[in-house]
Formats: sequence, structure tokens, C-alpha cells
Amino acid sequence: MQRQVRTTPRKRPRQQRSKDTVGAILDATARVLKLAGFAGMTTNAVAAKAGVSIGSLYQYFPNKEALVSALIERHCEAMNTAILAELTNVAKLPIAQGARAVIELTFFAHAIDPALHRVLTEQVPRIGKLAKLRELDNISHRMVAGMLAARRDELAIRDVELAAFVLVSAIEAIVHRSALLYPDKLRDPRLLDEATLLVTRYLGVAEN
Amino acid sequence: MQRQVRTTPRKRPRQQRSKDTVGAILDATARVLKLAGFAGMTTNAVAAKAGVSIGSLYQYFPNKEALVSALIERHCEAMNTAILAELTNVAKLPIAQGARAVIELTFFAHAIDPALHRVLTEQVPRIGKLAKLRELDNISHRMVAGMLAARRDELAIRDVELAAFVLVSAIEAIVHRSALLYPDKLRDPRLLDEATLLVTRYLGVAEN
DNA sequence: CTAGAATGCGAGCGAACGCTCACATTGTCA
DNA sequence: TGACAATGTGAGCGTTCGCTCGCATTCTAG
Repeated sequence: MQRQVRTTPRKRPRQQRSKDTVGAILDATARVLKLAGFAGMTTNAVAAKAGVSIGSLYQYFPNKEALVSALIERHCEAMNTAILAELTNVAKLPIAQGARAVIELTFFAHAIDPALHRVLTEQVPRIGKLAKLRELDNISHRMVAGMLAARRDELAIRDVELAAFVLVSAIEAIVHRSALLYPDKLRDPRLLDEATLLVTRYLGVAEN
Repeated sequence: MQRQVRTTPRKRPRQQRSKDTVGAILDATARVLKLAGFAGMTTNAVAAKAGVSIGSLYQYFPNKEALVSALIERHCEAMNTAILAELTNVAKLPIAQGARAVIELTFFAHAIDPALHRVLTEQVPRIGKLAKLRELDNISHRMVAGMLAARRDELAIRDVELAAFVLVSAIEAIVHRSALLYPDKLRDPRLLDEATLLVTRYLGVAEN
């Protein structure tokens, strides 16, 4: 049975001193996680790397899962911020350029910390907050479906939901595999071009 | 540091009796893994589920990793068999039908045991044999690149490698997400149609 | 200045669990 | 049928590691 544990913080940091502590702990969590994977990560190692006692760690995080959970939250926050800030402009663009812009944003978001992203998606088991990643997926789907529906008459598609599913899956995967296999290619315009091409040809709109 | 352990079997089963034992152990591994995840899976639980003593388990598998490793191997074997048997016929088909056939095979392969596939890809940490999954990816890539190269003059693509990367990523992701989110949709022809459409339009070939 | 709250400390407890080993049972072969 | 190999058994050892708890230190507010 998949054990489900509480991942809510035990105590809120009030003073600046403790906020620094929590920050250091999360940074250390990321470093240890990338180095050793989830199974190899020990709370004692995290505390040590953070330059903090194990007792202090447990002041703010009730258990190991909560630690990773908070890290996921912070990471998603960072990625979301990168995307949402720019997204309002996209809706007004012509489809081809809009598609390109969305794909580019996805690339940017994944360029934030590919190594962390990798270890979080590949190594972290079913923590409650991993639903957070699904949720992100869902938001993307709804958003794309919205964009497609708004201009349905210009597009060569029949089923908006199906098309959105196909597109989100495809783009997410291309970005993801790039991030995992060739992190430096995340800023290669040729890949961006090609991904855009996939989308525009599928939608049946002019390529530029 | 990611610990690397040997995953080669400790002893080969010679008699039928022991072959049954090994089979039962692998079946139990799959069941426990699906139920509890990798961290929650204990070797004692596997032995118990298999109706075998813990000692017998360690006769054939040197450690927990080896257990999962063997399971991965068996699962990949099954998926490969499903694909490779049909693949020789595909090369002779027109591109659109060939694409459809390949995608369909991918769907079939993932329909073998989606729950197991899920837990293996999502929960199993860096075991040596997980490279096996990458290897599969690589084979797919080379194969698709080969098919594209053979008919390059009929296709609206510039860079065969890049196109292969984009296509393999996209199809793999669509199938994968279907398997994870809606396992029953793996045999829905509408999804197959749509995935095929994505490919044919991208390649710039007639849809049928 | 001081009382009490907030934060920090780390030795070590306890439980989980991978794995061993000494021994029992079953199969094979001449 | 006897000898030896192959296979099966499970109590429990040893280690790892998540986490507690009693106490020390630092901050804050009246």
C-alpha cells in the first residue's frame, strides 16, 4: 500500500534567521537529491550539507517527504512564474507565432534547473505533491485547448480536446527529452523551429 | 554518489522446479512493485507473495536491485517481441501506412502491462538496467531515422536526425501518457488516427 | 534588563529491512 | 540404492536511517 504522509510544514519560520535556515535546507535538499537520488538521500546528509543540525531540519519539516515536497513546490513555482508572466501576450498573436512563443516558453521553463527537474520527475516516488506536476500538465492542456477552440475555424482539426492532448504530449516530451539527454540544446533554435513546424503543419496553418 | 550494484543472477536455475520458483518470484515482484512502489517493496514481501522462502529468493537474485532488473528485462523482452515480429512488413508499405503501422505497434506494446510499465518508468531509480529503457529509445530512433532516410525525397524534412528525434519523442509521449492516464484508450482508434495525422502532416505526405 | 518565545543543537533510540547461514528436503545419475 | 548436487527454509544478525527529546543559544517585546 502506498503510504501517504503529511507534508505540511511543522512550523512557520518567523524570524529572518530561520527563513535562511529553511532556504539553506531546501538548497541542500536539491544538491543531495541530484547527487544521490531519492533513496540515497538521507535527512542527516541534507542537514549536514545545509550546515544545520538535524534537529533544526525537523523543526520545519515533519519528514523526508515533506522536504522533497517543498522543493517540488518551489521548483514548480519558479517554472510557472517564468511561463505565466509572458503568457498573456501570446493569446493575441497569429497562431503560428503563438505556437512558437508557447513552445519557446516551455523550453525556457525547463532550462531553469534541468538536473533538478530530472531527478524530481525520474526519482521521486508518489509523494502527494507530485500531483502538482500532473496539475501543471492539466493547466497546460486546458490552456492549449482554449487557444485551439478560440480559432477553431482557422485550424484543420476536428476534436479540440484530442488535438490538445496530442500537442501537449508531443511538445512536453520533446522539451523533456532534450532537457534530459542534451540539456545544452534547450536553447538551440533549430529544435525550436522543428517543434514549431510539427505543430503548425499538424494544425494546417502557414508556417510563418 | 549513486551506488552501483551487481544485478547479474547468482545462480542459474537448472531443474524445472527452480525455474518455476524464479518465475513466481518475478511475478510477485511485479505485483508488489505495482502495489507498494519501489521503496515500499521489501524482499521479504516478495518472497511471501511468491510462496517461497526468503532464502530461495537470494539463491537466484543477489539483491533487491537485481530482482527489479530482471523484471525490467523480462518486460522489455515482451514489448520488443511484440514489435519486432511485425516490423519487417512495415518497411515495404507506403509512408502513411507505414507510419500508422509503427504507431499502432507502439500502442500494442504498451498495452501489455501498463501498470507495470508505469511503475518501472516512474518509480524505479537508477538501476544499471534502466539503461535498457534508454537503449530501447535509441533503437527506435535509429529505426525511424532509417525509414526517413530511405524515402527522404518524398518527405518535407531537412534534417533526418532532428525529424526522427521529434517524431520518436512525440509518439512515445502520446502513447505513454495515454497508458498512464487512460490505459483503456490504448486501443481507441481515434487516438491512433490523430497520432498518425500528426506524423503524416509533419512529414508532408498524403494522409492515406 | 529580563522573561519567555523562537530557534538551534546532536547523541542516540527504535524500527525497518536487506541479507546470511546452517540446516532440511528433493532431484539426478550411475 | 546411495552419494552428491540442486533446491528450499526461515530465524535472526547487523546496519542504516528517519526521527525524538532534552537542553543550549539567540531574539524580541514590555
